[in-house]
Amino acid sequence: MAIFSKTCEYAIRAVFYIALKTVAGGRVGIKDIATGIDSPELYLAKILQDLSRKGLISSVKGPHGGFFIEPPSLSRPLSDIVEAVDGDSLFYGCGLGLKQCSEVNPCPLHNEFKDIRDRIHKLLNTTTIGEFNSELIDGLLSLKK
Amino acid sequence: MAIFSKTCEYAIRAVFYIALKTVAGGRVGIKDIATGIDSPELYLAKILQDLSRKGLISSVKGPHGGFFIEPPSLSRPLSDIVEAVDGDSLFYGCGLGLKQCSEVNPCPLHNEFKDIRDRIHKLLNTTTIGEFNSELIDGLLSLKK
DNA sequence: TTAATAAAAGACAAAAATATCTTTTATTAA
DNA sequence: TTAATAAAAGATATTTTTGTCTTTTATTAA
Repeated sequence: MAIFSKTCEYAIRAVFYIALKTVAGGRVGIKDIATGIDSPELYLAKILQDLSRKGLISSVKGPHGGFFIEPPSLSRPLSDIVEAVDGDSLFYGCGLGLKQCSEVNPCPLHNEFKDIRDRIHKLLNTTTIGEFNSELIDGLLSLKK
Repeated sequence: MAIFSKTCEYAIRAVFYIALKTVAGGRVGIKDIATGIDSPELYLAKILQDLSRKGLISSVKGPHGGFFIEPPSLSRPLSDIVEAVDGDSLFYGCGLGLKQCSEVNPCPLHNEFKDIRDRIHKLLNTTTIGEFNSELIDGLLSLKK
């Protein structure tokens, strides 16, 4: 098992890619994104439609259309993407899948996992969509393969 | 998304339950386990067959048969269960799903996730199958709902 | 205003995960 | 040695996730 669903992995990588490509104010097409992050084009299209509906990214149809990100959204945290796609069970769910797990009715791993979940949550809350742009431009970071 | 697959959640809870029920040297039937951890009986049977084949737990057929855990296995780490069921991608895989992600070709979250994965790995490596037995007996910990 | 472009939307398909059903095998006790 | 018990094994079913195909809608430029 991975931390995120495949859908969420594609979503995060795609948003990074769109951010990177639109710092100059441009728009980027679905083919370009799918190639840029090595994902199935039509599946990614569905994912981006969803993120677009939820306001995380923007799009325009027609010639010279495509996806882009509004400047303010560059400072939104990655947790917004994760919550939109995978929900918040990664941050709040019980590690052993118990619905009623809590401080007063803990599973054996409750405290240990609380710590880990908090760490993941904090990481995704303090990391923004736009913060890797310059490193991505410089080719120091990878979004594919 | 949860940290573990549903299968793995059932597996860990079941192993805890079997450990708990066999400290006295007894054996525990699949119905008992499924009820005790609130899981689908026949699906759990499949999971336990697998864990049994892999030597994590033991079983005997026939009257008074059932599942049990050899005393030495009580000190095995939880990571053995997780690896048997979910593989090791939780410990070593890239957070964004990139096959080639590494120190020299990192994804944007490489270092942050390395830290988190290491923490999860360490937690599961240092936590043993039998270490919650007394708390489980005392009813301080929950394995169901 | 028409043709071309590109995303949106809806339907469908394949694969993987989860769950169930049936038959077989091993063990025990009478 | 027979009947009862309980797990193993194999087949099948359902649900969820992932992926694809087709049609529609919005936008642009000529």
